[in-house]
Amino acid sequence: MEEKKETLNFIEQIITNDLETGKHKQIITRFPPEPNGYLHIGHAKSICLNFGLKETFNGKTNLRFDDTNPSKEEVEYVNSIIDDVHWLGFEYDNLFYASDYFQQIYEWAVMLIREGKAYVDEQTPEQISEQRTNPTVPGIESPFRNRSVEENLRIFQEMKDGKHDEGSMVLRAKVDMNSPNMHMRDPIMYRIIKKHHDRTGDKWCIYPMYDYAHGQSDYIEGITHSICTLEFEVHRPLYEWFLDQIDTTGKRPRQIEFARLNVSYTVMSKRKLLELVTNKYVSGWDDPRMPTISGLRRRGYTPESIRNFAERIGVAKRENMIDVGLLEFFIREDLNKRANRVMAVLDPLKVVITNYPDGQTEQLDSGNNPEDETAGTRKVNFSKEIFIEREDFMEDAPAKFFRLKPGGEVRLRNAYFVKCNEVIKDKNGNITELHCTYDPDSKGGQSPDGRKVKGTIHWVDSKTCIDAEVRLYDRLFTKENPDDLAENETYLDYLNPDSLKTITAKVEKSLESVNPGDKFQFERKGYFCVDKNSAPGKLVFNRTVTLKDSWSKIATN
RNA sequence: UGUCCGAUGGUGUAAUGGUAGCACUUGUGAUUUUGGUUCAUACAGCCAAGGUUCGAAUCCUUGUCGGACAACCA
Repeated sequence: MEEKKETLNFIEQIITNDLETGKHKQIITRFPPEPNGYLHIGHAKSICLNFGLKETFNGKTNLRFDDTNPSKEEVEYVNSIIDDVHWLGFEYDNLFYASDYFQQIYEWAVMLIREGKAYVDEQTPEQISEQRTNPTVPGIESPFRNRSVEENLRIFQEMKDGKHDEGSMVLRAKVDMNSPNMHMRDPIMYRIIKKHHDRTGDKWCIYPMYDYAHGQSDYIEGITHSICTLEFEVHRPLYEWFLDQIDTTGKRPRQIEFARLNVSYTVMSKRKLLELVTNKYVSGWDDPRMPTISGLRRRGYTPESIRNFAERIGVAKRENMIDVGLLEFFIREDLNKRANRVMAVLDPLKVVITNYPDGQTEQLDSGNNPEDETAGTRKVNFSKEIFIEREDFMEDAPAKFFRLKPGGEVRLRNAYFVKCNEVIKDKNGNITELHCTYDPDSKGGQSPDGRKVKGTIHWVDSKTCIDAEVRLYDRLFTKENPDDLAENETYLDYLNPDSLKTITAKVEKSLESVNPGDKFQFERKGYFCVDKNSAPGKLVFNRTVTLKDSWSKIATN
């Protein structure tokens, strides 16, 4: 099960060492989302890391919701997060909530008060902030810092009993107001929040802060390696300080930080993603343009492609910006192997095959996937009138244009050679249809006389094809890094107005009974996925990604 | 001008004192009933300066550049 990789990332090296020296017999990691939004591709990196460690080292991984702030968190998010983790293909060993530990965490807080290491501060947030000053000068001690243990105990009890208002007081740890690390300047441990909590109901009206609750939760669960992103690096001394207060076993978690994922042409902060959703810039958290896991899923991404992506980008401590093209590479790689090919014309141009018998329809054999023989074949209807892609015909074509042109011959995929004889236009000069002749001997796409035809184009039979709504997605932002802004700018200034184009395409009849989530390659156009709102008679396809297109490079030169 | 962290081709990521490799991207060519796939091939990198060493991407020093930190968010 343990596949040997040639190289280990720095976290794997730490773990390998911990196992070899006997510091740990088995590792336990955790993925600790706050249920205040949907998971995105950056979380997928973290999930793949934490659960990947479990698989590599035969350890365990808990899913733990960091539900310490009922004013921001919702059950909908809990459910979506569980779904996303499963969809990615991971199984957690335990499902926990930080709220499971509220009683224990509270008792430890009381213990700290008794030891003179915590106190109730009745100042305003502004006063507390001012006294912390800034990192270059020492802080100022709160006037409440040295009140008696008895008084602290009494008032903290009153806070717990709901006798004080939100914002009127907090419990602070007595650490070091002179520390150059701002997080050590008597951090807040508890604040009053009089909100219903989804799991503990109205039992509590004081809630622990992240810095206090997180490490203690890790400790309770026996987490060996607590992996988080770089911005928590400055918190580590405080994480250790809180652990110092309760650690009697000597076995404590070690916090390790890595660089979060950034992907070009998108944003990754939950705050911004929430804003996109609530202000309706997108249709929801699972809008296929969103970098959320549910958005990528609806877009047509597979769990394997995302896991391969996460594996390839690696884990390190330096800031990074991954080209969205790398993500696209992995979904193309995956879908190339598994998506069946079908024909769909996105921008139809009518073609009449003048020498084909009126009223005749024949069924031609078409391979489903040249990369996978077991995918088999299907029958595709062909008749006198078909549609081809408008861009596959050019009246004044350059020499390198291999597709259809006046007097030129082209192969219809899986069908016949056709030659264009006549271009029909309306009074405005727009091409409305083409008249072609076909070579009956070229059935299947090869001529017995051995003559070569360079171009092959896709088509659909006009009589039996069906209309389908097709949503062409593009990147959500026009700027590589929408967070890199000049003054007076907002990331919303760089929303791509063309990130979604909805068209009606003509698709082959075999697609009439597809199901949501089914994935296809529309030959020569890209990979498409059946949307969750698709229904028989009203098909909806989402474009996952285009095929690589070396012609467009030639054409634009 | 506080503390902490980081710096390897265009983008990511390896090397753990001993030949700077891999993937993506890009260029060229071959194959091809998808201008797809596949195959071959090429371009391109150690932030800078000192020091230690037979030997430095790696260790040390200094500098430069980038990032994080001053919510009763996580």
